[in-house]
Amino acid sequence: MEELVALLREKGYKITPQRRAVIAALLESEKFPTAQQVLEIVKKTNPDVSLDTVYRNLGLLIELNIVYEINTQSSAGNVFEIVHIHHEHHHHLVCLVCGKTECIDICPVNQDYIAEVEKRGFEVTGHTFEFYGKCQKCREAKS
Amino acid sequence: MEELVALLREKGYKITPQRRAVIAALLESEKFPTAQQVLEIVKKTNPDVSLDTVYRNLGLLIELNIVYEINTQSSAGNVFEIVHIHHEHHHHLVCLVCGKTECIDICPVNQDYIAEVEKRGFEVTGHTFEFYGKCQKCREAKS
DNA sequence: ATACTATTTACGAATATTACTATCTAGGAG
DNA sequence: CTCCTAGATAGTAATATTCGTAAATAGTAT
Repeated sequence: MEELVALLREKGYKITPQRRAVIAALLESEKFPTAQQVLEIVKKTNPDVSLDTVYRNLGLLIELNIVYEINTQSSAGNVFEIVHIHHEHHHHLVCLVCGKTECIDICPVNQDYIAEVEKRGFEVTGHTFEFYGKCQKCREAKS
Repeated sequence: MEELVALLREKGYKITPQRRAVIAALLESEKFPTAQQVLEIVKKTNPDVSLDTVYRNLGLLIELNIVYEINTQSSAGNVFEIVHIHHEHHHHLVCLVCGKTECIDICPVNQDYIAEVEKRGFEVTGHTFEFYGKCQKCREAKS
């Protein structure tokens, strides 16, 4: 936590209680939370925080590659994962039936890809990669 | 066009004028359109079509891997690309400044990935992959 | 500790996207 | 051609997400 705060401060961003609370919520959440769920956790300690603030802070953290947004293709909304400094960069399997997301410890992006893209004058700052389908549990539960 | 209609019919989906119009709009659009833009094109021939219908049809086409939804991370909304049968499956570079999307003729998903994922009991039906960053034009236009 | 300024916030309003439901229609059966 | 039914549509209402703005505040300089 303090590592992240230091990083933000270093980049010139202000450390507000709301911002700390959003980060804390992401750190303490067991499942990947939606923006709404982040807000609920945040409200336990900071009852007046608005959803807007949650989204704004998530957006900032995403820009800084501190948070990864997982597009769930579900109406319940996207979920967010904080990138722990001691974790490998990775991606996810999203079940379109139950909405659960599992991690997979692989990333397809290597230097060849980056080189290919930058050869075209494009500056890469991030990427998304997700598999969609049906998880084991939902496959077994076929009617 | 008729190929796609035949495919849909084969799978048991009904061919409505609205559905044809959505497909036609995607085929005739030069840029990747947003849902709103698809609706505008559709309305030229079918003025009473609702946005809801556009989204529903796009959703169906996405499920069938006939259309690819590009998450633009922009408030203007996502854009949609119809997968021409004679095109390689590919992905995109999305400029976060101007919102333009360029195609790149590479896809990182190979049999090894699929095998790794299915080993875990997950059935893959699709995937997304996008690079985000800044396009050449926007890099040159730095202030 | 006080004043200053750029960020940040809360709130309300604007879009994007999805869901619900009564009605309608494409495609098949007779 | 007419009837029938599952799937599709239009319209409205519900969420998810973003934006605009005036007021509040973190961090810096005094």
